[in-house]
Amino acid sequence: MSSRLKDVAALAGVSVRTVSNVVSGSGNVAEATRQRVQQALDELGYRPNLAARNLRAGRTGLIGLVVPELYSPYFGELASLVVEAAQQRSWTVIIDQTFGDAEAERRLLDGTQGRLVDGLIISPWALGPEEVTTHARNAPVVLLGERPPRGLADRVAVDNVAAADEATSHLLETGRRRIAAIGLQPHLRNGTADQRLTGYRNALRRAGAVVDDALERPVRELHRKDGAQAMASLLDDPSAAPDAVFAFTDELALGALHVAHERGLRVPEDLAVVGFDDIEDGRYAQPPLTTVAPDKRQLAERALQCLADRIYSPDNGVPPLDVVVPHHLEVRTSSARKP
Amino acid sequence: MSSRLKDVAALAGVSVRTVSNVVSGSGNVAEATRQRVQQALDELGYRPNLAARNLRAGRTGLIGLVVPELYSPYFGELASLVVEAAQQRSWTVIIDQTFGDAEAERRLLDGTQGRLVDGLIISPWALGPEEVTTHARNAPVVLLGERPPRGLADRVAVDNVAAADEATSHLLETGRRRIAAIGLQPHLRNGTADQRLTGYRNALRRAGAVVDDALERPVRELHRKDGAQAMASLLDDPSAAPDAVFAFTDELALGALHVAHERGLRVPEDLAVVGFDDIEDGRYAQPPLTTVAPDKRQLAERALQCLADRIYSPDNGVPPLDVVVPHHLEVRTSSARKP
DNA sequence: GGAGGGTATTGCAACGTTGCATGCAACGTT
DNA sequence: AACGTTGCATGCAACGTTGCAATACCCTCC
Repeated sequence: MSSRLKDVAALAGVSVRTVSNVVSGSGNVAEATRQRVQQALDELGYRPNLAARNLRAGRTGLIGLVVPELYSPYFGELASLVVEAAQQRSWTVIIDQTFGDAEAERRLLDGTQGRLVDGLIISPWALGPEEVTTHARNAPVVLLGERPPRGLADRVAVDNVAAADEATSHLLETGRRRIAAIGLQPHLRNGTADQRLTGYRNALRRAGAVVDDALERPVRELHRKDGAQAMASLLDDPSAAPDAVFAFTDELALGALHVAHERGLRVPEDLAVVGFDDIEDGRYAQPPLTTVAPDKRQLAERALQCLADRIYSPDNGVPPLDVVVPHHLEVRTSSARKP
Repeated sequence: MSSRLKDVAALAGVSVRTVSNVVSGSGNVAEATRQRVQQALDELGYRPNLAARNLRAGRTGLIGLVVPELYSPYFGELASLVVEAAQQRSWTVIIDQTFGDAEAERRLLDGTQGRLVDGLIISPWALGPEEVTTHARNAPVVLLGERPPRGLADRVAVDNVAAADEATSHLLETGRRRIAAIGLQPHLRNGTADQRLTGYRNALRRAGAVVDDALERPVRELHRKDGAQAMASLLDDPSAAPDAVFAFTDELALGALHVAHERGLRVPEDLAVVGFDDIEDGRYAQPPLTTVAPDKRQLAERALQCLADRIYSPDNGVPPLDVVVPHHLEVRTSSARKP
């Protein structure tokens, strides 16, 4: 069924080595020979066996991308960009989903299943960064969107504190004072929510606005349903009475938007909403959603850059990098100035 | 840096073969030896080299999933399910994006880059099914959502004609007569849009309703922006004047919904909208979107089942299967009965 | 006590590829 | 004419793993 270098060599009447040279384009091969071999290659439909090549080379050309879930728009978009950027480096991406399960994250980092990938990009949820770096045994690891204790692993992310601060400040500037935060995740070791909460509080304090426990709402996951639940609980709580919501992800924001509509609240007149991630749905929401837009393309690109550096010069002693990727506030109708 | 069986064997004072037996759990190993070897394995943090294992076995345990794009919600959800189902079969998934490029689809099917995967699940856009099956040289292929000429390759999909018929009939039942179709793709070889168009026309004809060229709108791609454009052109065309829209994907429907809102049309009062795919966003749209819901989990599961059969019994002469996966119409507010 | 059967362990070879060293022939230079 | 150089082609070995077959050993049974 499948032909080896050996078969091609036999057909072309040359040695295996020569065929290999033709395939790889390396070494010296006479034009006449090259053509003869090429013809044999075409005739047999030769395709290199990558397992063999990888074994020989000690590299697989595969990198792993570990995300909590692929079906959510943010990670879908991100994965798409990583795959695209990896292609340009002739890498192939293996995508794993952990569904936020600590054991799954540990297993993938451990490489318990075996050494298959040359490097790993992971967006951890359940594991704290210390644990992530302890478990990364086999291959270089880049953390995506997580802040590890300095000096443990490369990391690529936006400045969550600053971004959350901007989003909240923007709401303050539009005249809102009781700004709720949706998206706290006290049960996760992942620190992203904490950072966004910090930025949110910073902005409120600086402006002398209300910092109120009743306005800060936890969620289990980051989907629309969680945002919807949080929004409902917020509206049901008389002590909350928000005039704006900063949701820590766009999906949460869209869930919140949904409930606001259901309850007959007008957005942005009665309630302003800002999200985070700039997923495509937000652009087409009713009304279009204001959001913090990380430069996702750069996020993917820089993560791969870090990985490439570690893979191609493993022991050059460069200390772990902390790459901050730019973001901007994408202002749309959902946070229009109060009339 | 990384330890081989050889290293473990040396440390434990046994042969390489015995270590291999311990790792794989096969063969006879005395309990005492097993423990000694296990200790050495742990101490050295042994991880099997999968390239070597794959070379030996002639299989890689990898399957390819080829989709046009990963960032669109439908394919994101689908990819998520495929990855999940593959894990249960101890397969790892490699995801490739073609962005609808014929050359990219051809290259991946050809395996020009080398034989890496044991099988391929492809959702073709640019290539017609004949070409798909001609180019599948290396590994078994399953077509996802495409109808190949009978007898060329396994295929897993919903019954697009029947589903489109149901969606259209539903709109007719709610009292609409001028039902537009958004999503024709005359420039693609992929036949999905054609099938949905057929179902749409069938339903109209059977009900004696209007079949009008002006109501059938092509799109370039299947994103919100394309749906928005098509909707705008529909509303700008006085000869169209639709009272309902059947969009061939939910994303198109969401784009159309967006434009309807912009133009001050009330949905569902002035215009009913039905989509196709049942992506999560549709559930949270304003108003929630009626849609044809394919059983995506089964789509993924059955595709893997086909692949498994071909991989594990390659030459058993079973003719290509045509697996039809169930769907249902998920009725939500966007197509509520006309008041 | 020797034959027979089972258990535990091992060595050899091969999967398909490429790095390295080497061989051979033809060429140009002194 | 002898020499070094270059271009082309080849053979050997190794990457780390596992299938197969062989070996060594111990125990049991007649």
